[in-house]
Amino acid sequence: MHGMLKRLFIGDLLAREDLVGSQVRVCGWVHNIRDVGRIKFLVLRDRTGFIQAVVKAGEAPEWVVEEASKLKLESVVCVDGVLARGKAKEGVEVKVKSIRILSTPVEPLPLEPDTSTGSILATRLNYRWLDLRNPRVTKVFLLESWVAWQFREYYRSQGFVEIFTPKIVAAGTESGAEVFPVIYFGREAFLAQSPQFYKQFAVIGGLERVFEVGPVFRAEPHHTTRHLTEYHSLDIELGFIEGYEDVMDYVEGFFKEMLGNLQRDPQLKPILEEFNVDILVPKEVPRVSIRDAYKILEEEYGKKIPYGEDLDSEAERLLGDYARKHYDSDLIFVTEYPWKVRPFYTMRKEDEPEWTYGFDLLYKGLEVVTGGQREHRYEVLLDNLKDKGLNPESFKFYLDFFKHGAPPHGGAGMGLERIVMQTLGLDNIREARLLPRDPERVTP
RNA sequence: GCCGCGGUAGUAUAGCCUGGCCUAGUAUGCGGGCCUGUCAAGCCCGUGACCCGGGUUCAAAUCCCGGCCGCGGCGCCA
Repeated sequence: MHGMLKRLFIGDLLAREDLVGSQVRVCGWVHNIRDVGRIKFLVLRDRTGFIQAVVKAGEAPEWVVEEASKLKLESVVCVDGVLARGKAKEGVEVKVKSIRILSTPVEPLPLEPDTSTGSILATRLNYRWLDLRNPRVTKVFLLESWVAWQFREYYRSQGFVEIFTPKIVAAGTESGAEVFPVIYFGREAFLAQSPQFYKQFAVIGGLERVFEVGPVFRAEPHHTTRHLTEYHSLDIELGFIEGYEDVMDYVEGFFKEMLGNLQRDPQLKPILEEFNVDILVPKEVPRVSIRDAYKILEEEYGKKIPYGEDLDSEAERLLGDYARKHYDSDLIFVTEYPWKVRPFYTMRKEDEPEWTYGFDLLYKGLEVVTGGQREHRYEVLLDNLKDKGLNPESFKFYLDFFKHGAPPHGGAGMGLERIVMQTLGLDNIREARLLPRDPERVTP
């Protein structure tokens, strides 16, 4: 091998007209082999694209021809050669002068990356390292990475500070969702079902505006296409708010920024094209109180939700449809959820204590964000706990945060995988997670 | 947690309802062969499967029961 040559991503190579005629090095997986006798066409693939490499008997060295004949699908190789214009799809191809096989499959492929998405999801997940090589699947995770990056960028630009809170916690916390117990040096502890208490802690502690990107764990045995037992939560919390509208403004700000960039950025175009989606950036995200939502559902769709009850998933889908029709928006806030369906730390409406300053954001009819203003007054918090039938003793560590000066604050939690799923129109959230965990699956 | 649907070569499927013609078909992969410009390469040969256990029957991939596994809906949630 020529030690001086530097490996370039295929995508970068294809963008470089000036490299035609010069020596290049391409490394990647053997995506396809078309052996036409004395010419072998190798389609090499890396994260960024495909390129055809040509091994022609008589032109390439004898040993290269021999090595090339040992290649299998998904062998890992580096080839050196001259980048030349050719009849290949990409317009250029590599005339191979030297080849190095770095790895060869030791058994037949259980899944071919090219066609993996035609297999059932369970099989794909069992062999996720092969499935992930399917460019369509790769694109899901390129987008997921990008969304998380956008989240960080946006909130940093708004004066938020990134925090890192414990995932091993003492109390089962907040909303009554089931938690996973862990044995912590002989004591019982739990995997965090949300960073809720600790992001409030950080605001009260004086960081004022914080965000976190981290895993959360739910021991709920859901069998649906939109639940995982482990997922990534994008959390924000901010102090000195006038009302929960401030929180919604920041959530709305992020979605508009993110969707706007997604629509504009030419680098992301291949992802949108692959999944055939158009991005709709709303001028304004509608905000309807849940009591108005009851009316809308009944009057426009004949769907009856008992007054004061939570929305079911059908209701959420219908509201998504409503937002699209009447507001030209894929997003819609539902506000003022009933106190009975919200966790104890939610602030109740001053004038109507059976309703709260809590909201959800629906994205294409699926709940992707939950947020609201939190109760920051110690005594009220105590009353609210009792009202929920909870024992203040078990929340002492949390209540103590509020004893020494806590500003009015609020925040929100967003499901990263759900955002990606809804953006690309995936039909199962497991597709939006590299290695999903559900009630039946803990491997690979 | 409750309720439905399903399990055939490595992968994806046909066959199952209406049991026998199934020595289980097809595509792709895999192994071998031919081919000097392929690009879903092509052609020839080969390889390989009825989830497990029990039952009904002259006869079970096919019907029945149990188990295991998978998928989905609901509740709930991000």
